[in-house]
Amino acid sequence: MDLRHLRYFVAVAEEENIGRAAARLHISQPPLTRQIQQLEEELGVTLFIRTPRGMELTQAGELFLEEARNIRSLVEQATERTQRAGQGKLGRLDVAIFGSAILDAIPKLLLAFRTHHPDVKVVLHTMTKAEQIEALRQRRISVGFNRMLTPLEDIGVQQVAIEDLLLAVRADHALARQPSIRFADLQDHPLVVFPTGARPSFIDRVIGLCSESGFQPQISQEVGDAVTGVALVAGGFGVCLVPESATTLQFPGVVYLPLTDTPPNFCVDLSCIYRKGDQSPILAAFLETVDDYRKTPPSLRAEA
Amino acid sequence: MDLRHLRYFVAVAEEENIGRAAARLHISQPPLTRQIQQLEEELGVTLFIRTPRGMELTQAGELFLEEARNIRSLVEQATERTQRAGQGKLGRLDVAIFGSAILDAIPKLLLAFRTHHPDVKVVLHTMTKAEQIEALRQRRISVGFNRMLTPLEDIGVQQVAIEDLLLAVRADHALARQPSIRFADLQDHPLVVFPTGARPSFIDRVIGLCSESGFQPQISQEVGDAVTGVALVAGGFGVCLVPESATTLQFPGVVYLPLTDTPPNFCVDLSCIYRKGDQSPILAAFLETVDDYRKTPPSLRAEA
DNA sequence: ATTCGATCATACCCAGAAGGTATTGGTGAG
DNA sequence: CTCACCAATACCTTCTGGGTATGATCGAAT
Repeated sequence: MDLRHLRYFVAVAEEENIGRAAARLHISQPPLTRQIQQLEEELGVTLFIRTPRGMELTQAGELFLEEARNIRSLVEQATERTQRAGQGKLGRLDVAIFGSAILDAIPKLLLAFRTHHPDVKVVLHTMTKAEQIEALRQRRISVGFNRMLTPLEDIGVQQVAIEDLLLAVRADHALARQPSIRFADLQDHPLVVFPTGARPSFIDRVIGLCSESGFQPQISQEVGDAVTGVALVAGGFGVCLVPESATTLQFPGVVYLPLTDTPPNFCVDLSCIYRKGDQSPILAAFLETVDDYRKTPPSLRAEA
Repeated sequence: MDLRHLRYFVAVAEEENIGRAAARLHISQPPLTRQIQQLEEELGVTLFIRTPRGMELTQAGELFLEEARNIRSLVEQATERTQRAGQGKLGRLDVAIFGSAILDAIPKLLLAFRTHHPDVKVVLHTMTKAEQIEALRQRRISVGFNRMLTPLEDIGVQQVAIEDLLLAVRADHALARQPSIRFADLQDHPLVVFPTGARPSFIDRVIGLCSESGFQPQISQEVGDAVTGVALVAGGFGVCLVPESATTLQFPGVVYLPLTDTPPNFCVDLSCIYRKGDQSPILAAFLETVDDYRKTPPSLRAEA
């Protein structure tokens, strides 16, 4: 048996007439007769009573008609769903994120992706950079977000955004009263730094820049992420360099100030990584969304 | 697309290797490759990632695998169910009965049929003889039970049973005290007769036999069916001729007595009618059950 | 009663597609 | 660097689905 047999059978059952059914199917009558005979023979069941006025379903035929319609609609559904899956519009995307990336870009990105791909289930996993690469290779995730990523043999990188570094200070702090803050001012005040793990990180590069400028920053505390860092700033532990996106953290008494004479590379990138050669259309669609996001001026980015 | 494509696809997906799948399908590898390519092309979706180690499902492929298995099992189910329907083991049988036939034969017959065809839903309709024939022609029923049926052009008859006529009398009635009852005794006692409608009926023949014997029975009351007739006997309205099967009606004070010298044809038949040329396997199975029943000695018939 | 029209079935032919054999191309392991 | 393995390609054969022409049967209308 064959889907063709079902199509033909349904047509004959509906028309109750082989000739009309054949016309509807755009074939001639004799082959249709033969196909119906074949179907009956294969099933070993008489599906139609032949009358001089046409074809009439037997009880078994009526049952089979229901089943055939059922099967045909299921086949149609299956092709549609599979095609949507093939276009990246249906399925699942496992995404790894790290602590502070969830502050700004990720929610907006996911929102943008969701609006165009509502039937893709996005599953978030919190992982460090090393864990992300491991998980990518094991296919547990399809894409990961992190900073300071370099392409590998099997891992591709796509930039999401570049953020300036701002200085989080208490509003009553000495630096907050200055008209402008210079890079060199960092050497005079205790610094809260993060992250502790997951080196190399942006903070290592900042410390390197300090060394090049001839001073060692005073590190008052090392913490795990931006949220904790800003919390310590609020508690008077000193000042803290944070990416722009951390400004969504509104701690009472904490303000975010730009530095006026920052050296080159005094900024952090946010990128995502994926398996090179991953053909998944969902990944492709996601990376396209990322690319659109990157090219959109921050002012136009949708609010999450 | 074709059920063959689904079968092949599932095999390749399960083996993750075209060669092994081809072996399992008893075809050679190249045609299988081509069929998979065709399927992918028709869907417009990449279902497999070709690796040097074999074939690996894409996400869309995994979805399609589920759907394909689903469809295949549905097809299998459909053929099985249709085949059972074609053997008269699944479906529906509309049966017409009349008042007193339900007393004995019908329940036993239906029980016997049910045990061999548990998935055939039997629907009972109460109809007169004329209504049954009408309903048969309109295909609202497939079989009808009645008495004194004669074959018609388009209606076949199958005998179910022949029953003797007994005389229902009160135990304190004069006739009940006689050692034996003769046919001629009927002329001396008021008779309750049934049915009123649906002539010709067995009672007309009985009255005819009386005439031939040279007397007119005294009809005290005409009622619709045997149940009412026996009830009136219990109420002292006279005696009533009933088919054997009415003895299942145990009215207080009523006994059923045989007549010792009944003329030929002093009995009633129970038959069923059906459309000549009805090919329904369910009907065929039912008529076979009826035939078995007819050939079974009454003592061996299952109790309903 | 007979003819005509409609319907399904049969006979026969052709083309296209499914399957087979032989071979190539590419990749990873020894 | 070679071999083993896998999928893909090329080409041929066979089978079957579809087309045309025709037959068989039944009902309706003349």
